[in-house]
Amino acid sequence: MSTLKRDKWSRQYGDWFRSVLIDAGIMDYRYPIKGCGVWMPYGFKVRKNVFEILRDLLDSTGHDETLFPLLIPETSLAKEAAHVGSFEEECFWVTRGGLTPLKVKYALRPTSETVIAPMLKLWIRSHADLPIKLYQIVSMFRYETKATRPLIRMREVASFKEAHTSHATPEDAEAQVKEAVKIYKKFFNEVGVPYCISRRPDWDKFAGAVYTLSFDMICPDGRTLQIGTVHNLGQNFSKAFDITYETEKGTQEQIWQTCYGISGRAIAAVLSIHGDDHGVVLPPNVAPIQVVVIPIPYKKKEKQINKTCEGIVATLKKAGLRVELDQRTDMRPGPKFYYWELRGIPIRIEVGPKDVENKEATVVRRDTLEKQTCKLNELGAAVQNLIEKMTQDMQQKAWQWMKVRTHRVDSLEEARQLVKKRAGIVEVLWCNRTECGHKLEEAVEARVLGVPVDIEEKVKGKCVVCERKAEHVVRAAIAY
RNA sequence: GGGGCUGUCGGCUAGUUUGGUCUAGGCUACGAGACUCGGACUCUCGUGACUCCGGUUCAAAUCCGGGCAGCCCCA
Repeated sequence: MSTLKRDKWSRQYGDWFRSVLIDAGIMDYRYPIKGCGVWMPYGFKVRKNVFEILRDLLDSTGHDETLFPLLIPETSLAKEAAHVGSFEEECFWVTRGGLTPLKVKYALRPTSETVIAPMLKLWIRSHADLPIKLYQIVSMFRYETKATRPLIRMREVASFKEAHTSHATPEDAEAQVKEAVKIYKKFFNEVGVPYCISRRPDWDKFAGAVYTLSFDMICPDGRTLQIGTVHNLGQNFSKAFDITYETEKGTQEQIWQTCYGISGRAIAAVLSIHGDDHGVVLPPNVAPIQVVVIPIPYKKKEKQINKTCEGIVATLKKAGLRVELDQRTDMRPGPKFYYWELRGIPIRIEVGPKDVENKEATVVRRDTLEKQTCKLNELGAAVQNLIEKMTQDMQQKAWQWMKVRTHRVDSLEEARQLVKKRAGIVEVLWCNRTECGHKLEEAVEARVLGVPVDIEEKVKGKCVVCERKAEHVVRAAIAY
């Protein structure tokens, strides 16, 4: 039996990720423009399944899916000062129509607050129109100057789910932030991705937000990856765009807004966190194929073997599973095993002459590569059980991974050593002053992720930088 | 933002230092066939590449400049 190895996976994560993406047919990053990649058929199916989970969660919580334009006139983008300040340098600009220079140039959306705002101004009249909870799944564009990398830092972020909500009161907006966090937690739980949630420091919040909450996970190489963000926008955009509504008392007030987004990075997270040296391991709920049946042909017994395989496929399909029968004759069983393992198919069923004789099948789970035999008449139930067990085990294993790489320490030196070893996230006590935040980043040679919002604890002690009374725990790590 | 490295069949690479029998070799993949089939079988035949533009030279995969693309390190 093969042993489960995570050697390359952890030690050469970058190489592992790049090659797995293309070898497993997920994304081809060789498109001749920097930072652009192609979702290949198999990858697209994974993407579809992942986003379908998110879509269901949003649809069932009163969000409506929409589609807004890709182009933003510079005049819109420029309305919110902090926003334009942050984004104008990293926009792609459309400056010509044909050969005619445009009087007002257009940005390809780097995010859609300023696309949606002018429409909200038209749509919102009274308190009865609120709340409005919209979302869309689109591409967004950023002229990244740093090193781009597939799925993780793209110039065309070819999968971006962004939600935008409008509310009558700050309390409602605040409640919406909580709902968004709850939705995202559910989402990441469903795909087995562990996370921590932090309130980003002010110097690193979304341009135009009052504050930003962020989901981060730890990659196989110990760096963190931001996989989701939730922003409370307050009235920053409604003031800039003058989006008002009539209150019950008849006065005009500006609306309160939130926005929150999850991108293709979430898929990078799913692929990365469960993987091993054989390739990716997909949680059963997002796997395009959940069970692959592989006949082990043997001379003169092909007929029986194939018949058994077909029976198994029929049974499992009836049970609602996504099943594939791999009857290719130009490939031997061994290579087929590697082929499907690379692609992360959760369960493989082998049927050989011995199995047929014993009215059994050999069942192998992808996450541990453990083999077991199972009576044919019990196969349906066994596979269902195994899928449930795998889902749980994968989630648990991933969370365990995250947990042992989150370190609470008392000194800058310890933190620095851990970060240097790429040991994951460090947590230290902090006085909450920006000055100390920057000093922390410098001393530890890491980025401040922010203050935990997913754990409650009373902080007792001193800031690791200035030794004043600490107000918060703060997280830091090397981030992608 | 700064620095370094790299670009040869679909993938991995030999060849580049010292320009010339390179008509660019191998492995893998792919296509046709045979034989097999419980973890990458074996054999036969075939397809397939010097990143682009310019320069130096009798002669460029090889040297020089630039573009594009990729990777790594530092901020």
